Amino acid sequence: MRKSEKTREKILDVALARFRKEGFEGTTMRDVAKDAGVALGAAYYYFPSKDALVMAYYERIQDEHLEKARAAFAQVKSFRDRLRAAMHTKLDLVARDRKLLGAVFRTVGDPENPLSTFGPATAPIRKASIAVFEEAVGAEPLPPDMRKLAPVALWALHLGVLLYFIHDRSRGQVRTRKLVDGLVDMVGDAMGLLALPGLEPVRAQIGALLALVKEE
Amino acid sequence: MRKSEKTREKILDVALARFRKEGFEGTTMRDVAKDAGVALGAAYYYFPSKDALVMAYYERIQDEHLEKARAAFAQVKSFRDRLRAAMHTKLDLVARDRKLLGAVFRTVGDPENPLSTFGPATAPIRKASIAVFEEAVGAEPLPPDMRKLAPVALWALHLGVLLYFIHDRSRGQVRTRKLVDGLVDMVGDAMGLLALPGLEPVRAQIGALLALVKEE
DNA sequence: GTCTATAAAGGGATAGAC
DNA sequence: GTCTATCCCTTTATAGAC
Repeated sequence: MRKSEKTREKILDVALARFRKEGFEGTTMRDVAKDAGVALGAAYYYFPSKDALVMAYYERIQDEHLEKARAAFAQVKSFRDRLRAAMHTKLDLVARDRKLLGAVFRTVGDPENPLSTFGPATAPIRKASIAVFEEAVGAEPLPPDMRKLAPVALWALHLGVLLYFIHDRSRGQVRTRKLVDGLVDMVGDAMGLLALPGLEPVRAQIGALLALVKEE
Repeated sequence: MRKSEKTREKILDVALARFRKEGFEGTTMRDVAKDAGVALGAAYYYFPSKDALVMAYYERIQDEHLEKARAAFAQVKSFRDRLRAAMHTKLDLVARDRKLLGAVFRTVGDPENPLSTFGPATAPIRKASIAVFEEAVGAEPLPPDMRKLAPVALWALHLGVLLYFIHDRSRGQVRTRKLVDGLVDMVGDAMGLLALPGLEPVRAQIGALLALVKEE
């Protein structure tokens, strides 16, 4: 590992520690620089903005998620179980990061921001994030168009879960865990229902909708 | 109208004009004060923070939405048409405010922030916002528990639509309009399907889920 | 109660020296 | 790559005018 890489890691590590303890707003770049033992300018050399630190966090989480989810997928057989595992492993990963995670959503509504959650600059992270749900869908028998769209829909659902999670004040965020289990069953039921004969028009309708969302 | 109220309105008006043109980040409180012809302190006298200006905007929009939606509801008969009207009147209202609207979402992930979109301080606005969908549901025949929960679910859906709208770069945001029409049909279809006999367990499942979300 | 004028604390971001 | 100095902004505060 090159020295510059080490410095970068150090800055990110102390930043995340601060974010977890004091929250995003409660942490200053000056704090981060001081904790890392570098000058303010050095911190900005590695991370062009405070938001960039949050994105680096989310990138890191994403890599770990794909790994953990794959391990969990290997233990189960059904789509329902894989979806459940995908959601729960993610929650396990961010369990102690609720304050931090909130910062990821600060840019959802700002397309101008280069680091917007839905913007072009974050496309790679988003792609990796969606990949987990692609693997969860796996070889599930689905109409061909749904096969490409279902992962995006499930990823969007997972964003909603994270938002709920951030606001969930129940002990250990058990409510979010319950929500996940309920949602997984609902998705399973819905897929079963939609597979019923005679529902081609409804399926087509949903396919068109998802395609519209995905185009973007 | 008292003079103080006039000053407040003036400040809000010029602030919104700036936000629309330069975006939230691109506008400074100094700009706002100068445009309004008041001292910086006066701007803070009426609006304790820059965020407060955004919330005042959303409050204003909400009042207008209830009004416009009601007028539209009077023209139609079915639930589908009312839901469609609720969504489209909202989009009409914010049509030129995409930059501004994004700022409303800046706080979705921050429960600490007093002006968080889901926080206690914004409960009145949220309530008014949900009320529109209560009226859209109206006297629609529904299981009693669904009657209370459907409006919240539809309101959440509407937030998703707004998010899509903010990022929609199509001319006149026609894609969002299409999305709304598709969603309305999907919701209608789903409600029809769920009314089918033999689906009590599914209905109970969904009811439990929505209740979980609403508790919060 | 409504506002002006001014200052200053504190923080994000940047320029330019080394 | 790293640092210092600096800019500009939000927000708070204060003293006083009307």
